[in-house]
Amino acid sequence: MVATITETDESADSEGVIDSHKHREVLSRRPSYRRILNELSSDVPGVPKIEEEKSEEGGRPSNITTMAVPTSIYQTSTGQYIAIAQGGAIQISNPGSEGVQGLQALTMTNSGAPPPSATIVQYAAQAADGTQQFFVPGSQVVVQAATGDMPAYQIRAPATALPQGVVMAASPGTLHSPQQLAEEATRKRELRLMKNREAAKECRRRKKEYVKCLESRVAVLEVQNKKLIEELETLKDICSPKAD
DNA sequence: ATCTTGATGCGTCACACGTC
DNA sequence: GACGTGTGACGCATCAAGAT
Repeated sequence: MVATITETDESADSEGVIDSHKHREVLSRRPSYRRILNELSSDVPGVPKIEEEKSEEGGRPSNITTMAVPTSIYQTSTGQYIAIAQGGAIQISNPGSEGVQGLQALTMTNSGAPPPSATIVQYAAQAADGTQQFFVPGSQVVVQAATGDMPAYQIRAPATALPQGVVMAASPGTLHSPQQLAEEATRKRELRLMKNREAAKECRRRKKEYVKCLESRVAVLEVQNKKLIEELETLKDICSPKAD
């Protein structure tokens, strides 16, 4: 939920930090899974390479890419993706829905393409009435109803004050006040967290692939080893003088 | 039915490393 | 040196299987 974006992130409990620092003192870097696997693959034929970049997998839900090319993609605090396409169409996808629900497209009839210096979106928040709100260009608020099998979305005028936890950000060129700078810092942090989240997912995927690869290699080597032992035994039988 | 435990996945932080 | 990326470590949540 949105509550995860709180100061608890910044002020981590100090004892835990010290402990983890001790742990990390012995941290020694190892090559990335991609590199290890690729080296492995060049040594051993049959070991698949990890591709440099997978266009869809591990990141955004693939169904987003099947739609009109969005200008911006955002992830909400509940894991949904919001894509804002050219012309102001809002596409909302639920990554956990196993592709059944897919994208839902909302076209904002009263908003054209965002001006170049427009305030960009940000985030989603849980409003007091249990709805989810997405803030999008054009000073609009997209509100998702809280319940029901078919989620409903409405476009509303924003309330006078932003709900708690909502982050709005301006393009860097328009920053003036300390408050705007703080907002920019928050936006950057959110962006970094989002990227890191994706990177972690990708990293885990590669790790699993790497482990699978090692396991299959073990299996192959075991078979090879067995064959060699058998061969050795056969040769021993042939070469050794008959003792009877 | 409830509790325990191990496995798994996720988000985040810290840090090493590569690139510019 | 600043910055972005990849990954180990950690804490937490969830789930399934077994024990009580």
